[in-house]
Formats: sequence, structure tokens, C-alpha cells
Amino acid sequence: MRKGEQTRQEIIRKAAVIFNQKGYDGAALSDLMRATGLEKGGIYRHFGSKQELAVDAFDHAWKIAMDTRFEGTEEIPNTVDRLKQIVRNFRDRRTGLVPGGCPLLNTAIDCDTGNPKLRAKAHQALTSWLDRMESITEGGQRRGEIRSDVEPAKLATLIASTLEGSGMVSRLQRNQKPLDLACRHLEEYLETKVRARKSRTGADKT
Amino acid sequence: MRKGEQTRQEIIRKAAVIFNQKGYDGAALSDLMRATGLEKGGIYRHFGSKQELAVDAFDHAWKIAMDTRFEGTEEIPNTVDRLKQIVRNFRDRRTGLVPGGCPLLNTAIDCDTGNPKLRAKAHQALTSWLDRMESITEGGQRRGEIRSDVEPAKLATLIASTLEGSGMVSRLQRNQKPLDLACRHLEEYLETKVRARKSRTGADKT
DNA sequence: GCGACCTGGGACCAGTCGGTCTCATCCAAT
DNA sequence: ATTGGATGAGACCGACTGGTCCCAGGTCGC
Repeated sequence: MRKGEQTRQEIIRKAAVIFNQKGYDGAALSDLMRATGLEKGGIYRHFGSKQELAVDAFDHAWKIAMDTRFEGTEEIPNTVDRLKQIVRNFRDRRTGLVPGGCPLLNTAIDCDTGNPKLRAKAHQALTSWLDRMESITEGGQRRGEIRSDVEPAKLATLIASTLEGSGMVSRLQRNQKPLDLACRHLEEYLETKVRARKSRTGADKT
Repeated sequence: MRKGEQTRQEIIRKAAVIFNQKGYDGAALSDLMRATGLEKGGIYRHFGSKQELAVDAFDHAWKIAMDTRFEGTEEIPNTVDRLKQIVRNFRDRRTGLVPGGCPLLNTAIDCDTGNPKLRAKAHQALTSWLDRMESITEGGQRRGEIRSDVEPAKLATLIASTLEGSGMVSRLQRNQKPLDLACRHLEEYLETKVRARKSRTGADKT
């Protein structure tokens, strides 16, 4: 049960690229066969269906995306700075990602109608991303680094929405500027509306 | 040549829904046949290929989207208020739209890889949207309603990115709140960073 | 090194894909 | 009312779809 698992992982890695670039319907079994170098039987031994493979491939792509987006942020002590780094990571760290753009955006749009399994995956992926930014914000509030009138869930949603939207525009224009612009906008927002201003008591009343 | 054109338009209207909901690959000829009530030959008389039909269907869907997003804005005298109404239209006016979400977002993601014709259509659609908001902003600057340090292209890009991104999040969560939130964020931005503050001279120096 | 099981190849399947073509019918101008 | 072009039905096409299955060969634990 060792060689098989190896092959399975290899299929997932290769398939993730195809699915992320072409979408579920656009990715034909023949594409996956070419990418993996395996025949149909070789693929279907490890997965019960195309959809099952697509789900595993999405998990793989999303894990990489999440790891990359939070890379090097844990060790940043100030929570506002940490959020700023998350924003910058989204813009700057592209190496190692599964090619084809943000898997969350791709899958959400691709599966909005039909394919409820994959759609649910995308939904839970978004939730996991938001939750993580939310809990950073809550921590920041407890430590007095973030204003208490900031609503963590809303801040997380605003960041994710802005990044994904500008990512789409950047992709369509094949131009980094829109994403750049959104990042600067978010950074300014974090500085002026989120970061707690220095106060004598260290406390921050609403 | 009258009846035929009528049928053609009918096909476009019905097909636009299918393409917008299922994407290009996901929309099978059989789906289009069912939606239009026509046989394959009936459809192919009016369009040279599936792609040709998809292009016309996108144009149709996008025209409706644009008309809706700018509906009732021409007559708003102040340009900042006009931009705010555009933002609100994006959130509020959904009736009459082609079902399936924003055709621009859908097509951009669907056709990012492959289908260059349709991708080009999406790109030009984005450009037309941005241009329109840009020229409103320029007009506002000439009239002294908008700060001269605002860069019209950047403002347009920020608005479009934020709306599309939050639209995606709202769709995935099946919840209006993220879009609501983004709108309020943009409205505040327009008020505090875009609208020219009253000045004695009426002029606005950078 | 043996035996059992794990692995992958590839033939095969029914169904569907986008697309073509022919022909009966419909409509509209005369 | 006639007629010629516009129209749409539907049979047909080859390619390809996702999926199944069996068998030869490889890879294990022993």
C-alpha cells in the first residue's frame, strides 16, 4: 500500500493543475490522462469518480494556497502587521501555487450551479480562510492592537472580497496593477480604521 | 427576414441564461435545445457554432447588466452621488438581470484558460465598465466635486474589484451581507476620500 | 524466492458531444 | 394565389465523454 498511495498523490498534484485551469467540465479525462501519464484504468483505480478526484484536487490546491497566504505571518507579533502581511502575501507569493489562479474563486464560480459537492468544498474553504483572519482580529482586540469597534467577521470578509475581486480583474487584464491597488487600499484601511491609536491607558473604549 | 431574426433573438435570450449558469463547457447543446424548444438544426441555422452563440449571448447578458448598473444614474447631478448610486445599483437591482450572477465574473473565470474569443469579450466588457466610471470621475474633477488627487482609473478599478469580489463571496455564502458590507465600505470611501471638501474658492489644489 | 495481492494498461461500453445536411413546411412578396 | 426563399425538424456523423472490467506484470510481506 505504499506505491499506490504515491501514485495517488501524484495524480492529485497533476490533476489539481488541470481542474484549476480548465474547470470541472472543461477538464476531460483525456486531459488528466495526458497530465498524469496514466491510462484511464490507472486513474480510476485510485478514485471512484471524476468528481471524487476533483474534490481531492481542490483540497490539495487550497491547502497550498492557504499555507502560502499565511506563510511567515505567525511570527509577526502585532496583529495589524500580521493582517497586512497576509494581504501582501496574497499579492506577492505566487511561486509554488497551483497554476490557474485562486482555486476558491475558480471553484466557486465554476460550481455555483450544479456540482453541490465541489461547491460545498469551496464554501468551507472560504469559511476556513475567513475564520483564520477573524481569529487574528479577535486576538488583536484582546491585546488592544485593534480597535474594539472593528467587527472581526466583517473585516475578514472585506479583506477576502477585495483581494479576490481585484485578483479577478488583474487576471482578466493580465496586469498586476489592480491587485496592487487593492492591497494598498487595504493597507491604508488597516492603518487608519483598524489599528488602535496609541492611548495613555492602553485601553480602547467604543 | 423578420421571423428568423425574432427566433435568433429568442435563442440568444434563452441561451444567455444557460451559459451564464453553467459556463461554456457546462452548457451542452442539449441544454440549449431544451431551453429554446428548438432542435439542433433550428439553432445552427442562426449561428455558425456554439462559440458564436456564446459570444452573442454574453453581449446580451452584459448589455442588460450595464443598463441595470447605470439605471437612473444619468440624472443625478453630483458625480459622487452618481458613483454611490452605481454602487447601490450593483447591490440592489437584480430583477431583469440574466440569472446566474455577473456575466463578466462568470465569463472571465470560465474562459481564463482556453476560449480566447470569449475571454476577449469579457476583457472588453470590463474595459467598457471601467471607462464609464472613469469618465464620470473625470467629469467630477472638472466640476470640482471630486478631489483632484483621485486617479479616475484607479477609483474605477477599486470599485469594480470590490463589488465583483464581494459579489462572489455573497454568492458562495448565499448571503447578501458581504455585498452589503462592501457597498457601505465603498460609500464611506467615496465620502471621505473622493468627495471634494467644501472650500471657499471652490477650487481644489493638490 | 515464493505466493498473494496490489497496480496499471488498455479494450470496451453506452451515451453524449458539437456539428452537418437534407427536406418538408412556412411565410411573405408579388 | 403562386412561388421562391427563409425556416426549422430531425436523421445522421465521427469524435469523445465518463466509467467498467479483466488481465498481465510488478511489488510487496513473508
